[in-house]
Amino acid sequence: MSSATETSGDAAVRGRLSRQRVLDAAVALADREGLDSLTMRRLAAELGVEAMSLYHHVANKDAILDGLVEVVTGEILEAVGQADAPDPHDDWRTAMRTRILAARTVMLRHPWAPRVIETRTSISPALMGYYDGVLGIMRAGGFSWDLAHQAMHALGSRALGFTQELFQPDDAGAGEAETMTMLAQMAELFPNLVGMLAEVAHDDPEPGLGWCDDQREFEFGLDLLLDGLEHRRAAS
Amino acid sequence: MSSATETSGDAAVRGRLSRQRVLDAAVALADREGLDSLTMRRLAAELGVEAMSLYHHVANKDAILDGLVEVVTGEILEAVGQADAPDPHDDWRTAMRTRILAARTVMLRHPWAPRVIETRTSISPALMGYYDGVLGIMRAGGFSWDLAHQAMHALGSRALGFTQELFQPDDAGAGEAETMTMLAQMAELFPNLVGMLAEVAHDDPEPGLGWCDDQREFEFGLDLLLDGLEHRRAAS
DNA sequence: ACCTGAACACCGTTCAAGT
DNA sequence: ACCTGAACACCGTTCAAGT
Repeated sequence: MSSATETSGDAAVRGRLSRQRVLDAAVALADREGLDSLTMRRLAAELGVEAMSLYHHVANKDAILDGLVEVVTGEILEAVGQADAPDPHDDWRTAMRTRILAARTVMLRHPWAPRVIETRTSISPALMGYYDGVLGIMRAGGFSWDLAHQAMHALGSRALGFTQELFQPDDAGAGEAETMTMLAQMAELFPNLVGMLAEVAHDDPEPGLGWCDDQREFEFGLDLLLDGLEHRRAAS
Repeated sequence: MSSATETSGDAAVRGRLSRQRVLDAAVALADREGLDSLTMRRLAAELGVEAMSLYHHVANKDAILDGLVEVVTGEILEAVGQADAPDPHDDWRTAMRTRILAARTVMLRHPWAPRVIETRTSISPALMGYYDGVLGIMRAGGFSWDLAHQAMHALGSRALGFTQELFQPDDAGAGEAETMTMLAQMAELFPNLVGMLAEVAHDDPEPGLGWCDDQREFEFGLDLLLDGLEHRRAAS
């Protein structure tokens, strides 16, 4: 709805283009209008410039996506630094939990981040730094290299504070009554699903997080894994 | 490399188009040349037909992607049916493990499947059937609706037999010596990662599965979750 | 009814030209 | 050096026309 010329005015005043300005504008655009709106032409318009000008500061669109991950990782490292976690030598589990939930706050600010991260084929140095810290916590907690390695795989993207939910509710348009008759129709085909849905209704207090797991469910899965890892560590 | 006209010959002989033929060709094309090669024009050429002809049998490209999930889910249900699992009333954990590892064999045949599944916004009836079976196992095992619900979220895509690995090795081009000097350079920046990589070298016996977690790591994460769920079930 | 050719509105990107 | 306009090779999709 908002035309590109609205922002291009003051943006053009800010002077010459730079890689950083391109990336900042890309983050802002993705935050505001979603990842699909992030095209070279659209991003250029946002900066009050022609699409081809961008290529003087980034190699191509893929380099911009790499840059987005770089920005997000920077925010994660900052959030992790500010969170006060116990010394992992004393309590690796709480240290890890605190770190991951701090990273998650950044993910909630940038709903497009999981999708971008998952399409990257190589890991950025900044992200390597983050994962190095994750590993460091486990080592301080007494994990063998092998168990820590397995743990890294088991955590996967959860270590960054997100899990990609397979299917969002999608029933935003359906009314209460329609949902009920639909459930009745499905009851014989999918008795267990219908039974579960009837019992544990998703209240969805914050529809803005629809793409993402809810906090309670994220923490349940995280604690499940951390408990299991602590159990295996203690047994090793 | 292989031109479209190669296969269009015998394909055209097979007679009229149908939704099923379109989907079968789409699966074959994605298997053979990857998901990025699956375009309307390319798929049409594969069938010896013009791109616009496809629209008489499917609504649009999104409907084709929905159809791909449908085909894959059919194969999963077939694989699950053939696997001999114990009665979940006797041993829900083994029943679940058997089911999920059976689903995984289908995923390994169709490396593009995770990516397609994750981009779908609504769940297909066939997939609902699969997840209904997952829930059924937990109910038979004595799970409350709430715990089963949490377990579904915790398992996520792992219930379908895959976890999307964040970063594939990507060092296929680098030689042994180059890797070693690179590791030396990174050692002070990422001491833990380098330590781990030195200890647990990925042998990568089957590079074809590079996109995916290895079997050992998948099973480690799966067992971690199943153990944790059984623990919580017994405690509840 | 099914299939087609031309066209539209988008992409990312290259290239030669401007200052 | 930085930015631009035109163009290229792709997309998915619409539409009017063929049989």
